[in-house]
Amino acid sequence: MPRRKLTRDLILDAAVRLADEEGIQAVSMRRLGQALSVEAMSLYKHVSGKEDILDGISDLVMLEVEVPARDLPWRAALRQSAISTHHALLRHRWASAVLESRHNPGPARMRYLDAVVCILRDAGFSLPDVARAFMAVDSHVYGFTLQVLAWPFDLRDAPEEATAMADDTFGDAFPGLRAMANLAVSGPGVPVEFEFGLDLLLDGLERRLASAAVD
Amino acid sequence: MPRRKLTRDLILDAAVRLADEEGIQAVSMRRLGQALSVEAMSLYKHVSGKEDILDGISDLVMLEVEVPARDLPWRAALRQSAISTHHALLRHRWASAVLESRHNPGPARMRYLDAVVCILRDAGFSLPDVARAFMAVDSHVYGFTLQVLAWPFDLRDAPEEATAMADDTFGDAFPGLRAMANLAVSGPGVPVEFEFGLDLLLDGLERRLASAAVD
DNA sequence: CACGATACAACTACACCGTAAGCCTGTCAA
DNA sequence: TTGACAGGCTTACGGTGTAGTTGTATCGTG
Repeated sequence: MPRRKLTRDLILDAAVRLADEEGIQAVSMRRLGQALSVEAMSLYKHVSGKEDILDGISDLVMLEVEVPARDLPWRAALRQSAISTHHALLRHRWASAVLESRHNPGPARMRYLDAVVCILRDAGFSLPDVARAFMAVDSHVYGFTLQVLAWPFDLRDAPEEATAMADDTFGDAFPGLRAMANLAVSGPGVPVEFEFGLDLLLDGLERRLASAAVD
Repeated sequence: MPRRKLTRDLILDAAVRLADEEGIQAVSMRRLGQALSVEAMSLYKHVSGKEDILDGISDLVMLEVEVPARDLPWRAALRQSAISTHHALLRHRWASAVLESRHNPGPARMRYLDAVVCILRDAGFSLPDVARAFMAVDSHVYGFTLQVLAWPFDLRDAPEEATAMADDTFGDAFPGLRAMANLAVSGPGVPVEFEFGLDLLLDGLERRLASAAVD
């Protein structure tokens, strides 16, 4: 019987799988140990505690996002990496909430942040503008993803739920919301593309860069 | 000795105060009962459970944001209400995380959403564009606020912490981040204004509305 | 004023959580 | 063979949310 079974990586992988399948609230030390056929306390030999596990799985998710390519034009690089982050966060529905609760970024996130900063500096943005641009784009990534994940139903394939909501929840008291819900029903889904707000931001940044270059 | 002490409103007020003062993790049924000089289980006569309390206090926070004024131009109304939401979320540092974990919006949030939708429709946006615009702006509000709150130190008055971070945490491995941290030290604070990204979005929406009106 | 109805706080108990401390055992080098 | 030790196991403590039950203060009515 092999004794060397448990490693930190095995634990983190199991935690990610468990969170993906049953939600982040299912990731408890006992439940995790059970998934690894091990007692909860055994995990502590490889991991300093639950916080450590949360740090670890957040960073695993950040490892999935493509670091913006430095040879692309800044706009394309930023756009691609923002979309990549969005998709990674959608793949792991628990990740945005966990990431925002970590007060110190892990190595994968740092690598990503550093790459973005370098790209924007190379593009000609002033340092203060780099900070502003980064915050604006990243706010969109996290804010948009969180909102989409908070929706009570999947808008892609639940027109009947939207109908019910339009009629029941919104009475005549909320005409605007009712109209929106009906739109969701009529069309092929509410057109809330991630890229819409992203391109609004990138347009604005491009314009700002152009006008600053003139000075 | 008066018997009628507890009401739902009293409980929610106490919960908000407790969360403001000691953080959202301090809001447990026992701790909350203690704050109200009552046993934990007594709360269940006025509240259906902890989820109900979280719903309640989220909505109390949303009640603090100014509903966008319908007589203002759409841009000013949207800008004002976004800033108002940002400030409400900063006043209650726990609120953004709790709000994003609620799957069904409360009445105060509904009133707010409805007002935004009406304003955008009246301004001439198509229904799909109303959805897009709203998502973009709200994503910025929540995303930005969450990011600011997740920072490990208060950027307004902690240059020495930024220095330490610039030297220690970021070695030579992260030149971009190091530059950013040094910027934070040199200046009067990192210039990450909430309004920067917001105005980028509003500019883009204004332009889109203008070009659509031409058609 | 008296008394039954009712409302509501308190209590007990249960199943979970994270983790500190100590034990026990399989593995491997000497 | 023996000893050290890495690493999984057990127990225990103090916390969590809450279901179910019990006791009691207050109020409406006769």
